[in-house]
Amino acid sequence: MNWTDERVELLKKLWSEGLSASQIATQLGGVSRNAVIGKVHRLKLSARGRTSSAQPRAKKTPVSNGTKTTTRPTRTITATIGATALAAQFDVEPVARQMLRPTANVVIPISRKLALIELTERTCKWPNGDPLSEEFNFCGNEAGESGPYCGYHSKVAYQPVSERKRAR
DNA sequence: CCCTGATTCGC
DNA sequence: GCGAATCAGG
Repeated sequence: MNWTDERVELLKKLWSEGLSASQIATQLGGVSRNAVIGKVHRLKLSARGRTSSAQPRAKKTPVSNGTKTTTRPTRTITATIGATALAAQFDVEPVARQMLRPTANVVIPISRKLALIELTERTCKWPNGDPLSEEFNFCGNEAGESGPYCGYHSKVAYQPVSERKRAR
C-alpha cells in the first residue's frame, strides 16, 4: 500500500477527529499503526488540537435511562464520532429488533470494523453487514469480560425491553 | 496485558 | 519517504 493523496486526506481527517493511530490503520487497511504514526509525523500533524494524551480506555457503557422513550422499532442505528461524522451502521437482528427499545440519547461506540483475523479474545465480535460481502467486518471494540460483545452490543443483542425497565 | 504516541534508523 | 522495532507511558 502506498500513500495516495486520497489515503493521506483520509488520514488527516481521521487524525484530526481524534481517532487513534491503530483505529486509523484499520480504517485505511493495509498499513500498521506504526506506519500511520510515522506518516503523521512526516506530515507534521502531531499536534492534534486537544486530544494529546487522553486515552480512550473502557468508555462507560451508554445505557441511558429509558424514561420517556417512544416505542419506536428501529432497524439500523447510526453511530457518529467526531465533527465530520464517521458513521457506522449496525443492522439489528430481527429478533433483537423487537426487544430493542430505542432510548433518547444512546451513545454508540464507533465500530473499529475489524476483519475476522483481527479479532482477539477481547474484541467485540458483533458482525457488521453482509457476511458474503467484501465489506463484512466486526465491531472490534473492547468486549466485556463475560461475553463476545462490547458493552453496547451485548445489550442491544440480548436485553429485552422488560428487563431493561426493571434494571433501572 | 491491554493500549497510546514518539523516536530511531536500516532500507 | 517508509515503517518495524523499540521506547516510554496510561
